[in-house]
Amino acid sequence: MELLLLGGGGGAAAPKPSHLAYPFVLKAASALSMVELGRQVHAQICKLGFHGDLFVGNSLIDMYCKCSLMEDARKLFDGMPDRDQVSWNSIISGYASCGRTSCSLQLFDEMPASGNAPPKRRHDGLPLAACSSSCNWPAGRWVSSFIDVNAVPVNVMVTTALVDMHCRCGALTEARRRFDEAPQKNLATWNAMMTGYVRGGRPESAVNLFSHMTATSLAPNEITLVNLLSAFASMGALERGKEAHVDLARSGADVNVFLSTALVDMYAKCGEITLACLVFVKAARKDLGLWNAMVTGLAAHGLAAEALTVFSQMSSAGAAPNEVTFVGILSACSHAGLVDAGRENFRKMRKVYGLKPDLEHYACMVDLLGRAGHVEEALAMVEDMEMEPDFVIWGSLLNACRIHHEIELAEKISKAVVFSSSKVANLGCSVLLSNIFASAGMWAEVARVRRLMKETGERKVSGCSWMEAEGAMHRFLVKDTAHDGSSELYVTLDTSLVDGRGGMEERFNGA
DNA sequence: GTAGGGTTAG
Repeated sequence: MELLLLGGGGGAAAPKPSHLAYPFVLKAASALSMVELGRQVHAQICKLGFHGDLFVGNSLIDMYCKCSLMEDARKLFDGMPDRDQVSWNSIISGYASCGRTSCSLQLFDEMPASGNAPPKRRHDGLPLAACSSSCNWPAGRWVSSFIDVNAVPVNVMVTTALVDMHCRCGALTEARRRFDEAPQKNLATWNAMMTGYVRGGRPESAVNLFSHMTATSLAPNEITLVNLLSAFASMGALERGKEAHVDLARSGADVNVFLSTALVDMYAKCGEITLACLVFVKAARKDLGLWNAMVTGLAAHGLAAEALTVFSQMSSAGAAPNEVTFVGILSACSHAGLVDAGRENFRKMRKVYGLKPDLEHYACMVDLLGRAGHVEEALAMVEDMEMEPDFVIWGSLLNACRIHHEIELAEKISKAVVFSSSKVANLGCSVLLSNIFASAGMWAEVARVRRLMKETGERKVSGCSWMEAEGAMHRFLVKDTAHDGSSELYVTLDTSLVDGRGGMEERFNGA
């Protein structure tokens, strides 16, 4: 029917469409994911003899790529009489966006330096996007050094893609070097670097980078502010978060659903669940992410009944839950000891919503059942799991054994699982495990865990906190304060803060 | 007339 508009199926009076119309039509078809329409348009293009037109050909490639039909896209690309930069970029980014990094890179490498395509000048970081999305560090490094070795001139987009790729692959220092050395930066570049710091667990660097950004003439956008709020959330920086909220409200800017979510999350993580609820209620639009932020926020505050209420409101509003929602719901039930509600929601998760429970869901259930004394049921659930249980799950089970004095079962589990040679490498929560053994009086097991920890060099990850001083955020690692010198330690801490030297402080001047 | 970088929830 749609083709009638293009005169494809009309009577004799229907005008023949111009080739200029096709790029628009194909763009619309791919935006609406109307694959069949796209194919019909393709057939019509061939019939009318427009398939040799470079713009039409490029649009067809793009359409097939966006519909994830890479085989069709490639066939077309290979059969093209002429290709230009757009043809190459379209197919390379097509492979990139569906995660086929090696195809993307191979084509990038085959891209002719001369001939019927323009020279390798403006390939615009498309393969970098591929490396980013797949966190493919070796490939990313290869493209990165290709750019250096061949002295490829980088525009802002390539710079941003480079920064983003390095961040996603965990190479924050290299990302920052690229960022600092960039000839041109725009808002997206700053946002990419900030996102990298937030996701890489360096919120203080993100905040400091933001300060630098505001010192330039560049104005932040929603993405910048979402990152900023997310940084405050992970630092528990309530006052800074509130200030950002006030600034946002004063600016009169539109608070989109991403910002609402970031605000709800920030308030919840900073302990202000009431303010989180307020933002949630006032949000103009609620999407899955926002519902989830509210449910998980309530769950983390131990407000199980409220979390379940929001969950039912969510269903009434016609929003379908996902796995994240159920992590919130089940952990809420687990914290509150709501055994029946937990069982029922775990059942609904699979039967009603067709969602596959993951390790985290099982962990909630095992903890809930185990604590409530249903140790056998918890064990049966673990044995029924499709995936390998991790140590959080075994730990919950052992903890349940400890509470309910199922020492024999605990010994059985620890012999069969914890100390079986294949699992030793996976020891992830040895401290928890040794505490459980200790409180059950299983001293031989305690000694074994301690020995294993020594052998593998495993140590608990240090906690840390943040302080604002001299206009920058500083991170402090938690150290043992139980010994005699702890008061001195804190004096050292204060002076090191003032003169900016040594000690326990990790300083990130200028992010 | 076609391609192309940066945001939320566990």
